[in-house]
Amino acid sequence: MPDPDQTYLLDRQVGYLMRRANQRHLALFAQGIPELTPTQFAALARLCQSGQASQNALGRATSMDAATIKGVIDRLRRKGYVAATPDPGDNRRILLEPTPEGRAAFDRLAPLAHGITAATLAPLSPAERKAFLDLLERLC
Amino acid sequence: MPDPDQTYLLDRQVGYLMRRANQRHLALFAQGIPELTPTQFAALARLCQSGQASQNALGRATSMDAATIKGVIDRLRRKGYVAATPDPGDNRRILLEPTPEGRAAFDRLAPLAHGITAATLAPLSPAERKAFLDLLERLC
DNA sequence: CTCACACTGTTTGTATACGAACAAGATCGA
DNA sequence: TCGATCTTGTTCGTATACAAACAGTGTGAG
Repeated sequence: MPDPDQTYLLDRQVGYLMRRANQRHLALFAQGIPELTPTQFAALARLCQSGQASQNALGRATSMDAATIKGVIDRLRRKGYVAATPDPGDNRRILLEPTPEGRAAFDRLAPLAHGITAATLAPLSPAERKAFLDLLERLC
Repeated sequence: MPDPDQTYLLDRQVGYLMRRANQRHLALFAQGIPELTPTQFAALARLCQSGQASQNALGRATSMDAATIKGVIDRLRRKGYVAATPDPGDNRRILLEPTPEGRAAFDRLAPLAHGITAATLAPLSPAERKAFLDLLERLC
């Protein structure tokens, strides 16, 4: 009889559980906000709340590497939510700013995003939700 | 002064935190087990523990849709860890089985995978780790 | 027995995600 | 001022992930 502590239990591994919990969250998000992905919404939210940022700086502020943030911003620009202008003080940089449509979209969607977070955490009691977020925050 | 409960706080949204915690986990996994991705390892683990499965069934058992599991299995076959034979009882199906190399790799890597789970949860106390996994499990 | 339906694996298109390499621009020490 | 070094944005390659469409196969109700 093998030691149960040594048996590999896929269903109790953090990585596997996080992947599945995230799948559920992504489905809820896509259902609640079909026009933007969670990643795009995160970038838009940060930009609306910080006002202005270079592309790579926004990437760092939202945990996306340079290659990833590029695609995300390309799509937000194509949707007309983000405007880009060259930085007069640094010719390498692109200054990003939300357009009025981008700000309006964020204001309209933020309550929905709150609802999606609530729906994701719905299986937990209010106290458990706070405990879970606190623990999760420490794993970043 | 805006109601702080209505303000959108990106850093307290489950989706954003799960994405970041998962990034940290993926980095730990890639460092500890460079030869396989977490997804590939999950598929191999399930196959080693179930013995045999069709491609789509294995996908369902590991929460991957048909398109995703195909690529994962293609790569595991290319590495020589999984063998595929046509199912004699159903001409649509492909029967998958771990190769001896696949079993050996799983036996060798399972302890490392355990260590990666431990490293991911390292910021938490033992009691917090169990609490976190229990809560996370309920969000799938 | 048939035929509608379900299921299998495949392909295409889109969207993260990251490593690696690159050119152009900025910066700072010697 | 010059040059090593860093930063910025870009591109390429690889790997999940999922929706949608597809052809081939199996199955069960009538």
